[in-house]
Amino acid sequence: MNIKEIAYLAGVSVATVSRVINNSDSVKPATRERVQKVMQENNYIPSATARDLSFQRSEVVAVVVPDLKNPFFYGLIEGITRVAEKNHYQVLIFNTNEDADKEYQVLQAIRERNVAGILITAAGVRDKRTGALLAEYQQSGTPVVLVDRFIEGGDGLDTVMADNESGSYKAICELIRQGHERIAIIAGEKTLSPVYERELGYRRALSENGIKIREMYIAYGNQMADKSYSCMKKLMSLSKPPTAVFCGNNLMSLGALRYLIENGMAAGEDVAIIGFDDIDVLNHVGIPLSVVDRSEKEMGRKAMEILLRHLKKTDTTSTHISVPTRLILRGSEKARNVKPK
Amino acid sequence: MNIKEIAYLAGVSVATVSRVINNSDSVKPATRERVQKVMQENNYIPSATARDLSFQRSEVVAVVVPDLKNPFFYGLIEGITRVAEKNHYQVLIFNTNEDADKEYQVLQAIRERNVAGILITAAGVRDKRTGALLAEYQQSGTPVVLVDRFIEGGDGLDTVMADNESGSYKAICELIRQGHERIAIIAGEKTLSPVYERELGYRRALSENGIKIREMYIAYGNQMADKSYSCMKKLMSLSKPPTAVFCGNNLMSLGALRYLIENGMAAGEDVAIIGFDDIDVLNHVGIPLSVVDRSEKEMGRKAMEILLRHLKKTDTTSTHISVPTRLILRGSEKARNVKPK
DNA sequence: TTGTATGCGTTATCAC
DNA sequence: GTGATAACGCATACAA
Repeated sequence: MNIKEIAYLAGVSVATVSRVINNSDSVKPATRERVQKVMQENNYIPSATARDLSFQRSEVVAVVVPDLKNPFFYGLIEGITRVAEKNHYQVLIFNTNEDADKEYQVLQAIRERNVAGILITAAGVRDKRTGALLAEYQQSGTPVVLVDRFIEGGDGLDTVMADNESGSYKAICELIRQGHERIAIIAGEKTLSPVYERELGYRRALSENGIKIREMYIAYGNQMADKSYSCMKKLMSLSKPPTAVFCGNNLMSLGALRYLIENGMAAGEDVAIIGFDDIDVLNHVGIPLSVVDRSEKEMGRKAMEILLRHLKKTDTTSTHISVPTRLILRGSEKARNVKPK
Repeated sequence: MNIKEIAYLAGVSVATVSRVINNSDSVKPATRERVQKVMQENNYIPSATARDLSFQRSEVVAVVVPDLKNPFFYGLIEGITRVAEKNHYQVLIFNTNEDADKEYQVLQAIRERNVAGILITAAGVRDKRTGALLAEYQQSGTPVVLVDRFIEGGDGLDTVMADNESGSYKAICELIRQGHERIAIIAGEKTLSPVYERELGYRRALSENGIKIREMYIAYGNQMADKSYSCMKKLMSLSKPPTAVFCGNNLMSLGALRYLIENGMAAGEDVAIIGFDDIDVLNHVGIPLSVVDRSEKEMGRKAMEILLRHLKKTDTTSTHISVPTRLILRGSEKARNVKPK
């Protein structure tokens, strides 16, 4: 059942049917109703494929994330999806597993399909190809929004980021207030902007409070729990181990917690821990992890809204949104042997 | 840049270019290379939209799930995605939030786009419209695979389910072995097949072991943590509260655990708990929850594989796969005041 | 082995 | 207001 048959049955031309479908232009109410009735009766579904081909643009947005296992990205996707479906957009999801090569392939594959826009938390933040490709998309009229991570060569692109530096800063200041001086950070992959910014906040907080920054207290992992576990191990094996550890993201907090537990220690007792991004499950089971929280759903919503703004009117100005963070204290910022000032 | 321009530049016809793209038929190696070179040089990307329109089928599969927040479903999606991308399929994801109406709308919307197939964990398992629509898809050549849940009117459809009854049975038998007799179950929404099957396993285990089934020990929730929390509260407020509780899914386990913790009780100490579906986070933080585990990734992989089989050769026979479960004991199946037989 | 011509289901530009 | 008809970019039956 296609537009032609409907036209025939309704005794009008395809052009008129098309007008009815897109309730555009002026169609005499009588004919409009007649056409609609025929469409109803025949359970007619217009072909999005044909529409896309003719229109040269689809109502599908591509979402590219580096790690579907990380709940942060699920929250993000939920925010995106919520706004997308309200505006009749569908969401094509791609997982790159933090692999820049795979990401490049994905971005190539997306090209074939005529997506309306791209929302991406990039893996290959320093991959020239990725940056070039995204810029190309943007220039050819397919808007790109960078979410959570900046990318080299992505200067003209819109961004939705968290206020990482300040979030991290707040966390470290709290640790200092709790009396900690030997404060470590388990950061992630250095090249990622959130990682870098969180480290900046860490450094600023220490500096402003007159605490010497010791490089041995800065450990670099890779956004995953396992590597964070190793980092924690290394930190706690120092001759003067830290009394407080700030973890770069949710999964990394878990890795650190795991090390503590396996070694008979407790967060908030033996060592202070503050994480970045909340871990919902822990709240159900009474593990009081203090965290820097940000609203990933909000980030997703904002990102999709920016995209829509570009799609509706060709708004060429690029917008940069920073989503605030807030420190949630639940007790793990303390340690038994450290007294608040 | 389209196929026509490439044809012109390579000095051949569009048909030849098309043949090269789909490396089909016989094309003289020389011309093939020439065409490929031109495509390379011009950075040509074929239009999937046009291909889909001509071919009357796309390489996109729709995945419909009821709750993206539930880690089970993202495990499932990961399994699906993994197989999909290996076969050059892309994945369109829809979240229905357990809302049958929304699900129906989603399924309607999918119709417009020419998806190759549908993988669905249905929300409206008793909604005639849903069943009818899915059957219609199947008949019109768009294969449908039911994952995790049966659906009314979906008899001819392929299925990938877990062995719920047996998983549940094993869990309850273990509780009985641990000496429990007052064993409760927090089930979910009654109409869902996994819920029903898990209850069946529960009943069978009790019966076979000569333990009387008491309806007051059977609580019905709704797959979510909050409702499970209420169920737990009700159960523990009975004059003879259960000494062991079997929870219907991962989120429901969390709700139950939360009740215990808020009331100063511990799983495996004051009350025995066994959950259905593992909760990875708990393993990081040393909370030993015993669970019936199943591989959601495996379920996703199988589901996508079945779909592919249908797409490759029009294999009309419907297949039904049952993924095994296994009981993982970590200690929470015990209770201080209950001694193993 | 290669080319021509038609169809896929819409939208859009003209006319009328 | 409405109707032909040419795109849109590709696949393919049929010719050559």
